[in-house]
Parts: sequence; C-alpha cells; structure tokens
Amino acid sequence: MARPRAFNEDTVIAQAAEAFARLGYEACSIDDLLLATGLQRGSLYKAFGSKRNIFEQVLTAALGAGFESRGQDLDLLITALKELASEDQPIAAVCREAIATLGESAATVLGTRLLDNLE
Amino acid sequence: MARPRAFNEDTVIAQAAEAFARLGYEACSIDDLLLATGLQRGSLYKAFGSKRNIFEQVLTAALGAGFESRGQDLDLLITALKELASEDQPIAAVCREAIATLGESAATVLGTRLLDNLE
DNA sequence: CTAGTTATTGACTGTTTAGTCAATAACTGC
DNA sequence: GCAGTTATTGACTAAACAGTCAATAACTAG
Repeated sequence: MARPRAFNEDTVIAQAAEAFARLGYEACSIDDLLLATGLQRGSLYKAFGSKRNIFEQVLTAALGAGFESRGQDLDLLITALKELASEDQPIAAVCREAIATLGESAATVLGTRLLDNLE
Repeated sequence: MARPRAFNEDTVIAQAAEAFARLGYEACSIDDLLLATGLQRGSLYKAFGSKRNIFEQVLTAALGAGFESRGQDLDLLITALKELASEDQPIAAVCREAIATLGESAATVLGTRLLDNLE
C-alpha cells in the first residue's frame, strides 16, 4: 500500500523487553531503547506512541499467552508492579493475569527473583 | 561552634524515607525530597552530598537496628534491590543484612509486599 | 564587639529527558 | 510514469534533572 516498515515489530518489542528488564522502567531512557532496537526516534514514536505504550506492549508480550516465569519476564513483572501498577490500571490488569498464572507460589517466585539482584 | 542546623537530621531522613518508599529511587526527584523535607536545595546537598547518599542513609536507618518489616521499610528494601543493589555494593551490603534478619521467609515476605501494589 | 566557623538560600549550570515535526524516501495501484 | 499513502530521519523543543556556588545569616569563643 505504501512504504513498508523496515523493522519487525515483534523483534523490536523483544529488544525493548531486554532493555526494560535490565534497567527498569524509569531508568530505561528512550535513548536506551533506540540503542537496543536500532530504530530512530521518529520511527519508534510513530510505531508505538510513547514510552509507556512500548512498555505495555513489552509486558503484554512477556506475560500473555505462553508466560512461563523466565527470569527476564519476572523482572518485567516486578518492574511493572513496583513502578507502574499502582497508578496504571491497564498495566495492573496484565500483572494480575500473570500472577493468577503463578498461583499461590506467586509471592515466593517474585521474591526469589528480587533476591537474585544481590548476586 | 558556629551557626546551628535549622533541622533535625533524623527527622529529615524519616521524611525522605517516606518519599523514597512511595515513589521509588529513580522516580523520586530532588525536588520531591525538598518538598518532603521542607529543606532548600543547598542545605540538603550540604548535609548529605548526593541523592544516592541520602538514599543510603534512609536505607541504613530503615533496615539497621530495629528492622521489623514494616510496609514502608519493605518498600525501601525492594526499591534498593531492584534499582540499586546490582551496581552499588554498599547498598547491597545493607540489603543483605536485612534479608538475613528476615530469614528463610525473606522471599515470600518481599513478594507479598510487591503484590500489595495491585490493591 | 570582633573574628572565625558553619548553615542557609536560591539563582544558576549543563545535561538529559520524553516527545514533535517538516522534509524526504519508499512503496502500491493505476 | 504519476498520484496517493505510509515510513524514516534527525534536528528541534520545552521541561525536568542532579548538582554547584557566591552571598549572606547565625552562631561561638575570646
């Protein structure tokens, strides 16, 4: 129909996920995301709209179907809970669903992952 | 000896603790701390040196002698683990000591507090 | 009262932040 | 080819950021 995208959206989300998981939400700047994805500013904003929206897509991809408590995905969940969930209901909803998947061990699984930051 | 301080250091640390616990480390700006403490920029920096040092004093006060896993103190511990511990050894050391105090229930206690962000 | 010391103030700096946009490029349908 | 559409680029903006500093104020010792 028109000029095609030069990137694959899923790949970009996966690259952004790595950056958010490693740095956390606030500490991960747009420049960090540009570096991680190889995109230019305008392209990132055209495709995703805002930092918060990028994170929402990252989180949905990580915690949606096929969520299996990989370390990186737990880091994203912890970040979402600590930095966003209390003031962002859609993010909180995604978190709730993932936590239901974890069942009664949710607290221990998350706490154990938190403690991994000491090693 | 000279001009006396117009504030009590322990009070200021307690006020800063509330702000850090509520907002997290990165999301808590110096302006947030000035608002919370009522101090002026120069006074805060003269007394504590840097944002990171203020946080270290807050954390030491919260997790040192008399640490009793109050909600606010757990929030500070979680913040320290997630945002600072992996790249700041003195902060990590304070965390380790508090976690030893919590014993084998540490992971569950921290995870449970994390999940409270959903309510 | 004076000299010495330390605390307070708030204007200032340079950097980094998230986000915007006009110009241009790359495509498709005709 | 041409017209229409969407993607890319990177310079740009305004706000927020952590941290500094010269001027001044408030104290103590003598």
